Amino acid sequence: MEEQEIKRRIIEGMKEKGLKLTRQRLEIIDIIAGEKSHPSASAILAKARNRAPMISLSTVYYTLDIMKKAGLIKELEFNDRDSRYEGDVSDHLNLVCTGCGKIEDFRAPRPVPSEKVEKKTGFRVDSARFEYYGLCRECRLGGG
Amino acid sequence: MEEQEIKRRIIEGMKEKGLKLTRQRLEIIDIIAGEKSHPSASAILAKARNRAPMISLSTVYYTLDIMKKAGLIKELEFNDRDSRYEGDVSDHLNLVCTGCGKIEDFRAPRPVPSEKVEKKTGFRVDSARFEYYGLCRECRLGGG
DNA sequence: GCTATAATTAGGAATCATTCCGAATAAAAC
DNA sequence: GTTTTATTCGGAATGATTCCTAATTATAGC
Ligand SMILES: [Mn+2]
Ligand SMILES: [Mn+2]
Ligand SMILES: [Zn+2]
Ligand SMILES: [Zn+2]
Repeated sequence: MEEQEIKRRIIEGMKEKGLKLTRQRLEIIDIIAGEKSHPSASAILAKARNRAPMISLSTVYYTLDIMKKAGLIKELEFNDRDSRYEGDVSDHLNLVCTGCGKIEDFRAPRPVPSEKVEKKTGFRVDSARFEYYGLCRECRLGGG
Repeated sequence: MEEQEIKRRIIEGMKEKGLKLTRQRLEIIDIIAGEKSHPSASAILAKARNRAPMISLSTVYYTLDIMKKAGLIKELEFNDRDSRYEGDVSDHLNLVCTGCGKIEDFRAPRPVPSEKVEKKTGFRVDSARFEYYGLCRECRLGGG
């Protein structure tokens, strides 16, 4: 998924749900769509404050929350760090480096079709999360 | 993975790492191995207090932490609830019900072999997490 | 463009799972 | 049994996230 596509999709989704497109929200959408780094709420706040002079952490959290509930972005939570957010809601593998915290994307299909799961268990799938944990190239070579 | 096998594996692992097997730890291991519910720290505390009269939440967290670091159990974190723990460290899909919080297991392989990921990206995988979110049979029929 | 109104924002307080601390205890080795 | 050192406990501290309320502003309708 590419930057402009993500941005358009989120904005369209907001309009469809009747959510207002404020200065702050457009800023956040821009950052989420442009960043490949899977930024945290406070990273988004910091980036946003470089451009728009003022925006609060509450607003960042509130905005991420409604976008998440609308299915327009994904949140990834971790035990030892704060949550990270991404605009690519398609199924893919996130490679999470336990050394430096970097998150890379890796294209991959679901391990089992949702239909098969539902048929066997009655569980109806509506979203998925796939992660591999380990060390990225830099951390491995650098000596993390 | 079956209860007795999980229990033995954790106890052996503790011994190998030179970790003491205390009354409290054996209790926690018993609960983790016996429960299919993927219990939280406080659920484990509650269960443990039904049997051993005394054990503290600090101890439960401390014990879960060392077992996790030793690779003997897995922790699953969520945004809206506390972490859940499981003794089955083999790769499998966790079906997380967003209605009632129940977590079921579903046997499935990794979507991509670790070697392929490493070859393409330099990222060395050492553990994985796969989840499908949705509604379990009961929540779907009941009206969640 | 102007107005009305309901959603959004800011920022400070509150929450709550988890971690930290220091003294008391107990498992394991000898 | 004694010694050593990890473990336990309960309470305090932490910190990401949520909650609260008054002020602001995007949008719709005129
Ligand atoms: Mn990603
Ligand atoms: Mn499981
Ligand atoms: Zn790294
Ligand atoms: Zn359910």
